[in-house]
Amino acid sequence: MATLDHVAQHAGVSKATASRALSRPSLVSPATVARVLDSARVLGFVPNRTARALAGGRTGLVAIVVPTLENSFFTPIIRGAQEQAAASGLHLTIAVHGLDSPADIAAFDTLSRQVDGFLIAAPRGADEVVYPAAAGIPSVLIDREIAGLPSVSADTATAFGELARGFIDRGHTSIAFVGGPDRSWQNTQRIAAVQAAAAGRCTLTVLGPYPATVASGVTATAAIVESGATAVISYAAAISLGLIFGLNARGLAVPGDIIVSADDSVVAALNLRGAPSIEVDGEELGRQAMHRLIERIDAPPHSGVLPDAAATKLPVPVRWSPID
Amino acid sequence: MATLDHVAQHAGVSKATASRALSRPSLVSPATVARVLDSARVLGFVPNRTARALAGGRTGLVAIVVPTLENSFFTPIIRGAQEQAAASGLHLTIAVHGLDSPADIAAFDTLSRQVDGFLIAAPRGADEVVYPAAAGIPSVLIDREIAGLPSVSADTATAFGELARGFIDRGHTSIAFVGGPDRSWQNTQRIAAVQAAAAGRCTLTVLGPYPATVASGVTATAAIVESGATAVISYAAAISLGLIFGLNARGLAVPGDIIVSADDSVVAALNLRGAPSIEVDGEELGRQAMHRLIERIDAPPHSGVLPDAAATKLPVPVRWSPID
DNA sequence: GGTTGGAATGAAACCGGTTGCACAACCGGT
DNA sequence: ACCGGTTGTGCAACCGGTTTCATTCCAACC
Repeated sequence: MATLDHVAQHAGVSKATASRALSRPSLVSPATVARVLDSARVLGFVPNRTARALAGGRTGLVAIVVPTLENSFFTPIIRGAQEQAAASGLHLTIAVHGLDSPADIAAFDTLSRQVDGFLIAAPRGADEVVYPAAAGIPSVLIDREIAGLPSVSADTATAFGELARGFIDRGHTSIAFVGGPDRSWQNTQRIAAVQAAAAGRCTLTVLGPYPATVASGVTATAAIVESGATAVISYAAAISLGLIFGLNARGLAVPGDIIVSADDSVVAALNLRGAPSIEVDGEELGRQAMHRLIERIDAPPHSGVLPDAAATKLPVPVRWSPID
Repeated sequence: MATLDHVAQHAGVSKATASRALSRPSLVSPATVARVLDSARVLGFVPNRTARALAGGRTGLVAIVVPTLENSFFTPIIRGAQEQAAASGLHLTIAVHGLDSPADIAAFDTLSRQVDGFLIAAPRGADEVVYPAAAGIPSVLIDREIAGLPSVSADTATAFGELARGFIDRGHTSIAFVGGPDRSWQNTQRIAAVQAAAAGRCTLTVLGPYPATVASGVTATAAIVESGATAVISYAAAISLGLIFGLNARGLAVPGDIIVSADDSVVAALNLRGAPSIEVDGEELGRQAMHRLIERIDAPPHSGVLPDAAATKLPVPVRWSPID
């Protein structure tokens, strides 16, 4: 296995020069750079990341914390983040936990010694827990906002408000909202948005909390029917799926007898003409978050540039016309 | 940040002794070990993994290659593998690709310099591609067998054969199999098993290939109905979901008018009494595979112990009675 | 009582890069 | 011809551990 020493020797320069030629070519004369690069190629040199990490203080590893892999909401985010990380030569490792228990925090702390930064999708962790964790190492929050920390979120709340208003405008007088985990930040935002839209104009039944599974959608069906709602807003793709199945099983046509909003993917998959859909671009979320994280990591410490605790919001389009 | 030097100084021993006390206590007197451990605790010492990796030749990182995160088949596997890796103090990174294109192989090779081993779930890659890759670094195949390489697979083929026989025994004379990706190893096995069970006893319609999505289940519905099959075997949970929805949409009750086999999770979620289900324990798959991998990694090189290219098969139970 | 062998420990090399500092060569300006 | 200032390069220290080898000490053995 070729090392930097071999390359340097082959190129007839010192190890230091070889190193610079490879990692900061501007410091070395063009001719020398060419020679070193050539030797590296000939010898099949691949820099040892571990050594580089030890010397350079960077591990080349970033982590993303997600509460679960089972929820299809997170997988595109991971894909986008990984793609963006790879573009910068970084590896992405995935830690699966909610950052909301002492054990989770311990895992986070341990991992934080071994990565350059974190992407944190922790909808359930309390602010007081997430903040200190994220503040101690370059981090970007995903789909969650905490004052003083950078974040990238999908503006689902606005989309949900729009859905509610749309339903009302179309004559519905009783709508139901199937809510997610109790302490989820996004869930709180969404409920607020839907409530604001409904206030004084229509009956709103808020159901939940339900985990984001097909099974809970099926379970929720009973409560929906009982509520008398004619339009349903659900917070997760899997739940919509379960709802639709459950309603069908009771002989109710969707969206004929009762309208269920769903993710774009579900509407497209089931070919649900007439159901409104929302579309969260998870990949873009992941990419942008990773981009922000890399900026933070690369920023010289105390550079006094921008603290960049901005909360980016990605628009979430709502589609009312059927998909063709 | 406390380093080994600090600990050694605090404990009044040399760095070498401190290192040994922490990583191989049997080489040091019990009294000294206690003193070092105490100092480490007092100083809040956390060993630097990077340095340890550089000196020890191990990165403490293992990777799992999966073709996609969207298919719910892989997520429990990842969870199990990660759990098992964590138990050995290893980190798991996830590489998402099929190991079936030049770019994928390049990614694999690059990553292989930075991890201690691979878990490979590459159903589609050709033997001639996967073999050399896996042979060059400690690896364990998941849900795929190649002669000469260790593997852990779910014995889905047997379960599928059993399903086919069960349907036939129950009087079905025309069954359909909804197949997965064309070149998938498991798919080939499953088709063979189903065909063997059906041979001469019943009409078998093999459909596909279909990607493992709800949408393709819906799409497949037309072909199912056309085939006249009264029982359907589908290879993925998402497809079953789509099938059931699609059949319902056409006014066919499941499992009343037509029986669809599905994963345990789907049957449970939709409360499908009377439909047979199979249950793949993905977590166990991941755990066992990781266990095997760690054994390989820890085995001294050329130890001449067991080459251990065994192909482990995990049983996949088939359930015919409804779930209560 | 002198020799032998094992246990406990320390000094220093080593893993493979990065980087601060010193130095030489070369630049245009006066 | 002399000088301050780049530019290009090499030496050696350094990152934080692990491991080889030598050394010391002491109990056991002939």
